[in-house]
Amino acid sequence: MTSFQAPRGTTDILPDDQRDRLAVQRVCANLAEKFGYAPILTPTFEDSDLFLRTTGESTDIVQKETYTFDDRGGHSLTLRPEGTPGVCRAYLERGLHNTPQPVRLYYIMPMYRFERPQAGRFREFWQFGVEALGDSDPAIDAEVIELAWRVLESFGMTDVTLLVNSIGDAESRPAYLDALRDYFAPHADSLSPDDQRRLRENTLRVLDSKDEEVQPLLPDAPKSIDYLSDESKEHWNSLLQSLDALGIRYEIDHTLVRGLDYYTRTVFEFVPPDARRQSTILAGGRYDGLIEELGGQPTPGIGFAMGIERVVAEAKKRGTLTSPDRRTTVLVAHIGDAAKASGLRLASELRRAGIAAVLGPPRGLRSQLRYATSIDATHAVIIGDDEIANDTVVLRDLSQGEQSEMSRGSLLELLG
RNA sequence: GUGAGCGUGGCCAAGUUGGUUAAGGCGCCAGGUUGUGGCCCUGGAGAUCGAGGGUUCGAAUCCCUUCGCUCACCCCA
Repeated sequence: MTSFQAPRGTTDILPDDQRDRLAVQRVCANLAEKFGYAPILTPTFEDSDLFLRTTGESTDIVQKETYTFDDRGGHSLTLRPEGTPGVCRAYLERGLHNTPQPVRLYYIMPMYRFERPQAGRFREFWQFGVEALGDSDPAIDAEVIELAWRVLESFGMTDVTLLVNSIGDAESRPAYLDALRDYFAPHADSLSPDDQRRLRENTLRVLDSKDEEVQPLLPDAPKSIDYLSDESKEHWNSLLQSLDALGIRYEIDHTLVRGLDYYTRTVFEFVPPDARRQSTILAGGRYDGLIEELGGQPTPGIGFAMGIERVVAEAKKRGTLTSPDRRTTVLVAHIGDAAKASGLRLASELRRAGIAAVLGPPRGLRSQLRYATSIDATHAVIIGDDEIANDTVVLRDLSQGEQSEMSRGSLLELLG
């Protein structure tokens, strides 16, 4: 056992796993591009205040899950626990708000949360996410949800459930929160300390509670959609119509509120059939006040984030990961010093001709060929004194088990 | 932050009423054709039993602490 281990909640992603992940990422990127989203990458850490102002001081994520530290200059920095704040900060800082609107962006980046590791939950994990900024039309809500759906669909996850809700806008929110507080007030004493705190500080979250004292109260609790402003109501109805038109099935969940402070109007979540609320694989919503909160002009936005690890696990379970066809790979085996030097040059030539080539390890021929098998090489080129003397090489097809001697020129021609 | 289970070579893993050199399999390296793979055969390297401390003549096997892993809660992607 070595004395160093990867930090808790982190892991090394070994080749087989990384190939699966890259396959998933490719699908995400391709679909995002197809929907007109452009790639963006933001810093791994940001000014700590960015997350306080956006994600929200009262959220669990900011309250107890951030990696926050002072750098050597005394500035408080935080490893991003989610992608949206950084993307919105970049949108403002880099002048994307002065480019044609809406701006459609997508990212694939690691996130950091100091949580107790568990199935599908890590301290460092990757998210694929999209943000559509500068458009409040419900059609773009539908577009974002459709993109999410297409991604999951392409991994065969058509049995996931889409939950949607509208939690209203800045105008309608206060009245709704009052209604919620009034509704729960008579029961406040019987609620858990956690829920009592939620009721005071983050009222919406009470709807999210799994506490058995709260559960029976939820069905009759005031519904946010009954308190929507006319504008938000119209937005909500229009979104549902669009989803219907796109043939995307959904369930309206009046208790869906999401864990981040910045959400307004549309919120949605995709959950697997078995675990339901337990293991969300993709979730998002609209955040029309976020850009303004960061000092920009009032700018609507909507997006989602998807857990790469969770999707990889699901896709693996279903066997829906597509592995690219195996490319021609050549192992250049050599016998003797002269042949080794010659092989070194040949491997280089092959690569420049676009063929993957690996020089055999400094061992006997038998061992080099065994190695060729172990790295899934499709061919072996064998060079020894005879070949050098004749200025030829032996090309062995490892799947057929046949080989023949030829000039280097015809080798390149044959493989290229 | 709470609860439960677990931690033996790279991987899987036997071994627990404490007692000589800690099984086996996979993988790895070598040899079996002084230049030939995938199967097979033979041999070899590799762990002091997560770490630290304690009990004991003696511990992988008992006790304490600690780190980590897994699962659940909380929360989230």
